[in-house]
Amino acid sequence: MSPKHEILLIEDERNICNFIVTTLKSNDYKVNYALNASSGLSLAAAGCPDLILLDLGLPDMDGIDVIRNIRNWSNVPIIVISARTQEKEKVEALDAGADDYITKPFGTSELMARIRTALRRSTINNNMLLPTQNQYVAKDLVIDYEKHIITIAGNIVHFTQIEYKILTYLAQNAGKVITYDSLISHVWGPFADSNNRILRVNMANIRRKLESNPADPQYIFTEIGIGYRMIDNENL
Amino acid sequence: MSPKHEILLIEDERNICNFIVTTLKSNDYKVNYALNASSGLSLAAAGCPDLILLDLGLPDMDGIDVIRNIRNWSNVPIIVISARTQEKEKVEALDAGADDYITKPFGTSELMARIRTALRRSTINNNMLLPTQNQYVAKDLVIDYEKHIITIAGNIVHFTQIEYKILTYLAQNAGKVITYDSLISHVWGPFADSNNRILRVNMANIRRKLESNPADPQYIFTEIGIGYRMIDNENL
DNA sequence: CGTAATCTTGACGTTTTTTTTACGTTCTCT
DNA sequence: AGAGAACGTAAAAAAAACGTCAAGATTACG
Repeated sequence: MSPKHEILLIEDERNICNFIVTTLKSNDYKVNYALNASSGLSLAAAGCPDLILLDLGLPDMDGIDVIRNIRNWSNVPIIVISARTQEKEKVEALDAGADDYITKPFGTSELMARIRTALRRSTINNNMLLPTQNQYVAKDLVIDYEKHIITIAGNIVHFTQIEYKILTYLAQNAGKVITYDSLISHVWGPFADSNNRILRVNMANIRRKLESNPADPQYIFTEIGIGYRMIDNENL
Repeated sequence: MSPKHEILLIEDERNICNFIVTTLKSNDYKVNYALNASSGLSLAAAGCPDLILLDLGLPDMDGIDVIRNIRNWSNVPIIVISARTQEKEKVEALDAGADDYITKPFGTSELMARIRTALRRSTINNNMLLPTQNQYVAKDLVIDYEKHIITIAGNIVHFTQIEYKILTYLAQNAGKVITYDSLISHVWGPFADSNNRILRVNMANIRRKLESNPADPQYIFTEIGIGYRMIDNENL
């Protein structure tokens, strides 16, 4: 179950470079490295790595420009390596599109943790963004976003406009608690009264159509004082 | 793979000072020391150490003021060294921004463990500020800050608003002692009654849901007279 | 123009949470 | 060992949050 992700390291200091390459290899990553920015960019374009570790203090090019260059054609996660004296550059790097940063000197465990996190985030995004989910399925409920149709156990059930908005917003964030406020501002706009009475009435109506026993919901759960949570989509 | 972190010790008793310096050096730390508060502050500013060990009973300045002074310009972890008779000062020190405390007399292994923990936390925090950690994981417990969901051994467990606030605050400061006062003012606001009766009731309820044996907690420990401490996040 | 559907508001009973109260247990220090 | 403080726990009281019903207001549409 080893990841075998491919990592590209762009680092000009020989010692640090060797250290990181060794660490990564012993953690079962495939590693490539470049000792300056220009060859790093070539390798990035050629190899399509799963993650890039980039030192900001390269001799031949400004690190920020390297990030911008990469971001022109790829969303590969970039973790920036910076010295303690480069506080300002760190912020610029993140603004330019870096995903995370790590400050020299750093420990191996910290480095590995950051890499794991970045990779996890990116694989999730890759799988979520491209084949956009156009259906929500859970138990007897199917929401077809394209056709704008909701069926329960095969039967088409009609929901009003507002009910549909609430339902789809919860469905598209299935498994997540959605606060009353965010739900209200999503449905009624940002200037709506943040009192949730209307929401309560609508939720009662939704549940009357959706749940066989509204008092013991199977699809939408109340997190008292916070908001609502819909059960996870079974399609994922 | 030795860290080579730099530690500053501020301690007026010669014997203890020598003992600690020797211990730290033999554990591969770079050590600096001061025998009074004012020279300690100068060294702290000049040397930018990775961690400060501060005795509370200094002759020339109140230890609390030393902490406040440092916290004005640095987040360097501070571990306070206190005598058993300085219970009140310990709490004040933690509220003033100290990260942990150790009571004289102490053993080397205890000291080293606390230093390791504090250093690890600080390097992580330094780098994590922007891309915030979105999960806490320890043993069977997972707190998903984004989804606002807590699972124990895979099962979703419901916590009330207040319980959730307490739990997440402790989790986000995992490994660190959180005083009753700071916990209360974080949950109930700065003007809340600083009596911790309500906190005790809530903690009992949290533990009933969280711990298999609430009388022998695995996740949240009581530091009698001071506050609570949650076990370290395993994700970092 | 009128009817039906939808949306909003107010009222009220129920459930859940929060706080208070009370008391037993553990810990600390003399 | 024992007194006093700190802590944990249970149960009751108070407060808040939620779900539901019904009536009024608005909109959609024939």
